[in-house]
Amino acid sequence: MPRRILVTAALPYANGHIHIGHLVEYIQTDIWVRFQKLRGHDCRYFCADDTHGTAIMIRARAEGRSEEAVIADMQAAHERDFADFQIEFDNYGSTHSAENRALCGEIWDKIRAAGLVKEANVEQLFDPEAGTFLADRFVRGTCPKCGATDQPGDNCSSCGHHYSPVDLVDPVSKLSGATPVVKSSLHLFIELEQLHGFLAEWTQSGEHLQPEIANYLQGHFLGDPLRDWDISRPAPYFGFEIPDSPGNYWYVWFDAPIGYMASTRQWCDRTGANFDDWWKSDDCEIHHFIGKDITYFHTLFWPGMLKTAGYSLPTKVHIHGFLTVDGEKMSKSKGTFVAARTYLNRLDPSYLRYFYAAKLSSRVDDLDLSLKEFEAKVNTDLVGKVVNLASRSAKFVEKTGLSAKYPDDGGLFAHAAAQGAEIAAAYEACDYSRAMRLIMALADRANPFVEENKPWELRKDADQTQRLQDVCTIALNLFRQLAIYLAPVLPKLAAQTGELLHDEITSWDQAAAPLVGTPVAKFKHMLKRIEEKDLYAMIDDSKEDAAAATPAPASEAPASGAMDVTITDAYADGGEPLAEEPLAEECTIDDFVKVDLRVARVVEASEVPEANKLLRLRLSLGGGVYRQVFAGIKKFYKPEDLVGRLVVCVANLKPRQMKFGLSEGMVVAAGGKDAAYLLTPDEGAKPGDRLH
RNA sequence: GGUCCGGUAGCUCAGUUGGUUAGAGCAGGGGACUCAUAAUCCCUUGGUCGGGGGUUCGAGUCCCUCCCGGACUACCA
Repeated sequence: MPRRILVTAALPYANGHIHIGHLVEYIQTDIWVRFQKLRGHDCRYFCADDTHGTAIMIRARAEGRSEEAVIADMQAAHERDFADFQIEFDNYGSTHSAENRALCGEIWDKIRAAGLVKEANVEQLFDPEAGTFLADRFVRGTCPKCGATDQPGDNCSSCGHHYSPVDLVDPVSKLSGATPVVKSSLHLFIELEQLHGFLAEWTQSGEHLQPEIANYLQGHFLGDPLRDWDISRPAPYFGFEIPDSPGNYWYVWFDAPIGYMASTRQWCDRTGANFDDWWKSDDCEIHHFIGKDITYFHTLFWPGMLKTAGYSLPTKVHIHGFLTVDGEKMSKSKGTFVAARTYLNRLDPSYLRYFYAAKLSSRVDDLDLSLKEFEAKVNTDLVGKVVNLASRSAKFVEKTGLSAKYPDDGGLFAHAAAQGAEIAAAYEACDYSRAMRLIMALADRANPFVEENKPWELRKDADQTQRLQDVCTIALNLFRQLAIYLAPVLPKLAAQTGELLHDEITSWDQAAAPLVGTPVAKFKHMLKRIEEKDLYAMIDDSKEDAAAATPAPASEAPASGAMDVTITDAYADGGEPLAEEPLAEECTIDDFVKVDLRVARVVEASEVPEANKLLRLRLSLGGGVYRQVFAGIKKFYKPEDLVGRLVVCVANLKPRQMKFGLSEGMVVAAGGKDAAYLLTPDEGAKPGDRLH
């Protein structure tokens, strides 16, 4: 009996292009949807652009056009990228739509009626020049605890202290460079704690979430009272104004998941389907695919909203990990931050679809795209094993077509048909890597068959024409089974196979019965091998993308010091670091000389075993003057590599008692959270030399 | 520090409720074939299953403990 299944992938934010990290999710979801459709279920895939929030507003201002124009362009780009990766939505909407506004209003009313909303004044930093409240990341200032300068609004990167942005000393707005003022405004909160019992039960039932996620929620949230959820933002804000609270807007995370429903509504209006059959029916399954970063929005707030508003709860929330490339986080400078479009300019989307399928399981683990493995796996599995079956046998039966009756193949076809159930179960469970293994095992049985039956010899013997046709009929049927099983992953290969054998692949069940008597088209290349040079070209392109994208509008993140946006030097270094961390406030030379920077030699270095980030260094300033310094560079440097080298240290920093001992200074390093580069003076500098 | 997930052949991983001499693919070595996108096929070298204890007639599989890697989260700076 066909199931009714509603599937969503997380809504991509309208502030950036799709990249290969996003694609893990959209491909994972697309495979699952295609699988369900192939199985004959009434499965629909809905998505939309997530368009609201401060970031879009700021971007629009910077570009001097309306938010609507910004999000329209980005949505068009997103849809092109998805289409070219063969990711097929039944509807692709936008959170900035009439349908979404209406649904938000309706759900909001229910939440109000349920008595979950409370109001409170919140003190927030306000940028008087830009005329807007500042989210944490748009403020910089001095840490109230340790005095580190140029720290973000929520916590100190130097001492890790958490604070409210209003506690920052000498705060500066990243938007205008102005000094923000503390301003109180009314905010609306949802008292999630009222739903505690329900959420505890729903998350811990074992049916809706992966076990590690259920544990995580239990451990981190459900053990304590749930905090009120601040779901409003005062004007100006790009979003929907809250009807019964003029001047206030729903926070983007309120209207974003409702976007799933709004996209469904659009599809219903277009096709005549009944919305309530999808969102208010026990006969409909609802599956959300998301990344682990947005777990709690989808496993606490969202079920809470649905429950309160009287809609169906998610059947399952499938959570996946992040993408790494060659074992590391994607990096713009290393060229591994690959935009979907950049990939498409060099490589076939089938490669990535297959590779992701081969690596994905139902777990939350991160997925590594090793470029070498990528090339090897695709070439060996898809080209060498699967496509090869067709390309080595099709041309022998171009003239005759397939045999009228399926010949004896020693049970090969029947075995592969019987495997269908297990492969299907693996797809159903999102255990694609298992499905791919099972399918490749079948391919490994099919090629030896061709080898043993030598069609290339049969063809030379006029008496063997029937045998030749039979052998190729078997080989092509075995190939077709693989194409059917792979169809959710490789829709294009399935289509090509349909054309080759004049029988379109539309159903999983086609793998159970051999195809006979059809004509065979002239064989056309189905899939090119990956060439190493294309991979490298893609990486190089990505480096160029990164370099080209950043310097352009400095207005996107205006630094307090004006930047010349025209690059006039030959090196054309990108502007990311500056954008990431804008220039600090002007200081005088008197301020500067207060900081006594000295060349120092690392004479001892050891790890602090109990600390994640710290190395203990003993620095020599020469002449028997030493400093013990704890440096947060454990992740980037090995102690033995540091001993003997010269570094720059802040020699007059007030010593600070740390858990592990007294820290008597700082070692100067460039870079941010994910990297650290120690500074080394040029040849000739001696320990103790002061930097002027 | 807490929670979770891993640690099985050079690499990527399978190993079902504990049951006979621990597997696959890739890579490596040898051979064959030539239909096929230097693809394919056959043979083959690799492992005290992270270490140590324990339960058991029997443990990669269960328990304890330690070590290592990763993710999340926190603390300290």
